[in-house]
Order: sequence, then C-alpha cells, then structure tokens
Amino acid sequence: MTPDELSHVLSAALASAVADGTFALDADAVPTSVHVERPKQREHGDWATNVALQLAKKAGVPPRELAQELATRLGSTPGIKAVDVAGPGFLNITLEAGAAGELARTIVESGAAYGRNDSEAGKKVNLEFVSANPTGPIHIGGVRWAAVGDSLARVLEASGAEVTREYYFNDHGAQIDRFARSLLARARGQEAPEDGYGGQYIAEIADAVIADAVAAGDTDPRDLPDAEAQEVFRSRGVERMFGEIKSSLHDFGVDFDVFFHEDSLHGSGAVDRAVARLQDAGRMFEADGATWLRTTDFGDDKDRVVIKSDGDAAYIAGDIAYYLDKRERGFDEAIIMLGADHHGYVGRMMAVCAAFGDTPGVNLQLLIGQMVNLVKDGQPVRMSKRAGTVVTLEDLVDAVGVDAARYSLARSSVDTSIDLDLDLLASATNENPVYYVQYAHSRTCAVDRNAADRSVARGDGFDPALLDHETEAVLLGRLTEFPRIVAQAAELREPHRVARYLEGLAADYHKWYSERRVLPYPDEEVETVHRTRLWLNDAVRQVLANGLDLLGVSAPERM
RNA sequence: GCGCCUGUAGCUCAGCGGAUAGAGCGUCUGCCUCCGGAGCAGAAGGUCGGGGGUUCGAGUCCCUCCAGGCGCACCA
Repeated sequence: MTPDELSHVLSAALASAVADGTFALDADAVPTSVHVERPKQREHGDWATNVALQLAKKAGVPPRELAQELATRLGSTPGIKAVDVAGPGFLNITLEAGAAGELARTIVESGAAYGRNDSEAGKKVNLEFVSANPTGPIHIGGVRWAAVGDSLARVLEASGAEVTREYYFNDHGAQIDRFARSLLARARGQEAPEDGYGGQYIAEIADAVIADAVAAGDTDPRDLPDAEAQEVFRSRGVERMFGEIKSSLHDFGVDFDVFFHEDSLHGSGAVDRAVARLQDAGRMFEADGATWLRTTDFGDDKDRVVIKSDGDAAYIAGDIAYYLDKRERGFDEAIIMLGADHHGYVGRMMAVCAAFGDTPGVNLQLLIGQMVNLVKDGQPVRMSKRAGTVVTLEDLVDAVGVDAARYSLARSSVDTSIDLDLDLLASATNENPVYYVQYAHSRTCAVDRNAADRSVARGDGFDPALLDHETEAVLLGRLTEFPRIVAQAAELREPHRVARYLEGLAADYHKWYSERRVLPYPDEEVETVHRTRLWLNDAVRQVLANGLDLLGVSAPERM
C-alpha cells in the first residue's frame, strides 16, 4: 500500500464519518487528501497522521476520541495490520508485511521510471543558471550553480516538466571591452590595464587568438591598429572563452540547451522593442535626460534607468528584453539561479515581470544561492588571482573528481553558504558522503553478481510476506518515499533533498545487509526467501541508481 | 541605516508545526573461517545564538536583540 492509497483510505473514512453524522464537520473542512508521514520512531508504526489533532477543534470532539473513531473505521481495511491511537491523538498505522513488500516488485518492474511523478506536469520551464561572464574560467561559485542547477533541471524533468537549460552570456558592454584590452595588452607584452584581467589564462587566450588568426590566414592581430586589434581579440577571445566554458561544463556533466548571447538582444532590436512595449504600457518616464522604468510601482525600492542619458542602454535593458524573449519563446516559468552577490536584482526583476503584466514568483522565479567560501587552516581565504587562490571548475574536478564535486555541492541547501577547505579537498576525499551512497549501490551489484553465480534468480519466486524483518520494514518504508522526495525537491526547487534521502536509503540498506543474507549459505538450497530478498536488493539498487542520476552522479557497479 | 541569507554535536551540514533533534567525518569500544569491513553494533558529544510571543504541540511561524555573509549605481 502506497502512502497515497493510505491517504485516500483515511479520507474516505473521514468522509463517511461526516456523512453519517458522527463528526459535525462542514464538508469543505474535510481534507481531500489526508497527510501521512513516516514516524521517526519505529514503534510508531509504518505511517502516522495528525488529522485528528487538526480537526478536533473544528469538530468539537477531543482529538483522541476523534482518532479512535477513525481507527475503528480503518481497522478492517485489507493491507492494514493495526491502527493505534497514540499521544495527544496521532494515528499510528502498521501495514501487513505483504502489503508493504509488494513494493519491491513494483520498483524493479518500473525500473528507471520509479520516482517519476507528475507534480510539475505540463509546465514549460526555462531554467537559467551559471551564466558566468565569458571573461575567464568558471570559478568555484559558478560550479555550485552548475551542480545544483543541472540537478534541479533533472528533478523537474522527473516531475513532468519540460525544461530548457539556458546559459546567458554577458558578451556586451564594458566588461568585455576590458577583457579585450587585457588580451591585447598581454599579446603586446604590456602591463594589464588597471581595470583589466591579469590571470595566466589571459596569456593563454591571447596566444590562442593569435594562432587562430594566423591559421585563418589573417594578419597577426598584434600588427593591426589598436581599434582593429582590440576587436579581433574581443571576438576571437570571447569565442575561445565560450568554448572553454562549454567544454568544462560538459566534462562536469552539465550540457545546456541554449547559450544565449546578450549581444544578440542589442543587435536584433529586441531591446528597443521591449522598451517600447513598456513605454506603451505607461511604465516608463523621462527624467534627468534618461529613460526610467517605474519599478517602484511593483515593490522595488527605487526606479531604474533603462536608457542612460548618453543614449546607451543600461544593463537592465538587456534583462528586460531577455525576459520578454523567454516569454515569447513560450515558457510558462522562467527560473533564474543567482548568487547572493546578485540578490539586489530580485526587486527590480520582479518589477519588470509585473510591468509586463506577468505574475512575479510564478512566471519569473529567482532562486538566490549563498556563496562558496574557501577556507584554509580554519581561516577564510579570499579568492584572488594574484595570490593564486582562485579555484576553477577544473581545479575542483582535478582534486576530487566529478562525482565528489557534484555531490558535495548539491547535497546542501543553497540557502547556506558552503565552506570548502582547500587542503581537505586535495587529500581526504573519502570523507565525502557520496562514497557511502555509491558503496551501497556497488554492494547491491556485488550481490547480483554472486546471485548469478549461485543461480538465484528473481523470476523464480517472490513472496512479499517473507520480508518480515524489522530492517525490511524500514527499508521498504524508505523506498516508498522516493517519488514524494523527488516531487518535493521539484516543488521546492531543492534538489539537495534527493542527496539526503539517498544517504538515508544507503544507511537502511547497509543495516539490512548486515542483518539478512540474500544468498543461501553454501550448504543450503535456493529458496523463495532468497529470491524474494533479491527482489528487495534490486529495488534498492534501482532507487539508488535513479537518485544518483538525478544528481548527475555515477552509480558504479564496482569501486 | 535599509534589504536578503545564515546561526543546530568537535568539523561540514540535514530537519516545508508533531512524538525521545539526526547524518557524514572525527574520537572511543566491539564485530570478517560463508553475499564487498569504503560496512555494521554500541559509547561519548546539544542552553537548536539570546529573549519574548502564537499553538494542544516550536529547531521550524511572528516580534526583538546579538553575531556572521552578501547586497543597496545613469557599473556590468
């Protein structure tokens, strides 16, 4: 029996008690689906609900009395072994072992589909993340969004949404100019401009640009007049940087569907059209020679300049056009993941959304994630190119590998800032919980290999009532939760819940493994109990694999 | 000054109003003649930052104070 089914049974019992006048409740006060949850204490049964506590006041009945009435009505339901009233009025429900154990077969037969749900079905979602400027390699902060963002995309897809992963290249404006000037200066052996970029990668990109140009039969850009040379370094340098960012993300297991170039918005007239639309809607005004968007009408703390007094578009103009573009491409929800250093955008972007007549928080959702801090010897280390303390995506992967990197970044809530210890990163990789989860998976695979050797096969028999050990009830309960965890991770946009779930599942599996043998001893015959346990082993294997996949982490068969 | 996020075990972090607050790592004690010891069992370790409030019930919600992080441009 699944929690959903149990929930319906409870609702029905409640409804019938209201219908025959046992409880004096308005029909609309009766919840359509009763919330059931896994109790922390095993003694409290397989499932528990607090409906009686919540409805007691409305019904004018003491909670325990209300609970007792429900317990009586549930008592004879097939699959339910016992219903107890506990504490202030909880209902603790214990299922028949067979009813619970049936799940093992369901999971194995569902395969990769187990965990998929329809909580986000029908939604067309644009998920924008990373979007680091193409003026340098992706550093540790961006890697967090790569790991979390891609995992969120996977979780949303598993919940029925159609997701487009999008990366916004800020390839327009002053930062790119600084990047181009830095490349040119470096190529000519000059000092980096005061406001420019000076890392080692600048030299590498500069050299590559020269080589690219020469290979294409063009003049060595160093010999061109300044303006022309800078343009060559800009276009070829940015192209190079795009390539590096794309390939390092790909190596990290993150592939975007769309790389959107800010420059295209300015070149195509999209900015002008978006601004005109807000003007027609009466959201703009002129002041001090500039054109403003009255974002304060929608809760922003100050109005924003869209067209500067020198006639150039301000940065937000691109964002306005970009948002409109996403909506015109048919996305119901535009989700943007931003670092905490950009949370100042929230107010103005939500106002932009509202100014177009959309609903902030629905059509546009901004997810703010806290920063990743570097720590050495317990002391915070400021990332500095000069001091050589910049940690890039490649550095992180080189140090711990893709699986450990993705897992450690995706397993905690983005609301908390993460401290990464550089020394710990380089040495003690074994402390990463990813190995605990992966080990459980490879253990299930080892059992499968041995089962094949002993000719234990699932198909030959399955009797769920034989899954009657304490650790089996716990394990089955955990397996039942998986689809809800995925749905919850999608709804709350919190993929880290999947990782935490897997750690719990791995622990339950290891405990079961140490209590119950899947295979017969050498002198024993193969019996139904062995085959039945193999079903359970394989169900765990499937869920671990499905969960790890949602995190973009591999599920190794051996390690 | 204003706004957002955070404060839970020695460390890193879970815990979308429920029962005795958890995990990994670290420390200590046990457990491999049979399916993987990267594991299991047990122990030690907590004023859930402080104080008020709401509630049958608060780590969770509200107020306030303290501490830390990050923001408050006609920069991008």
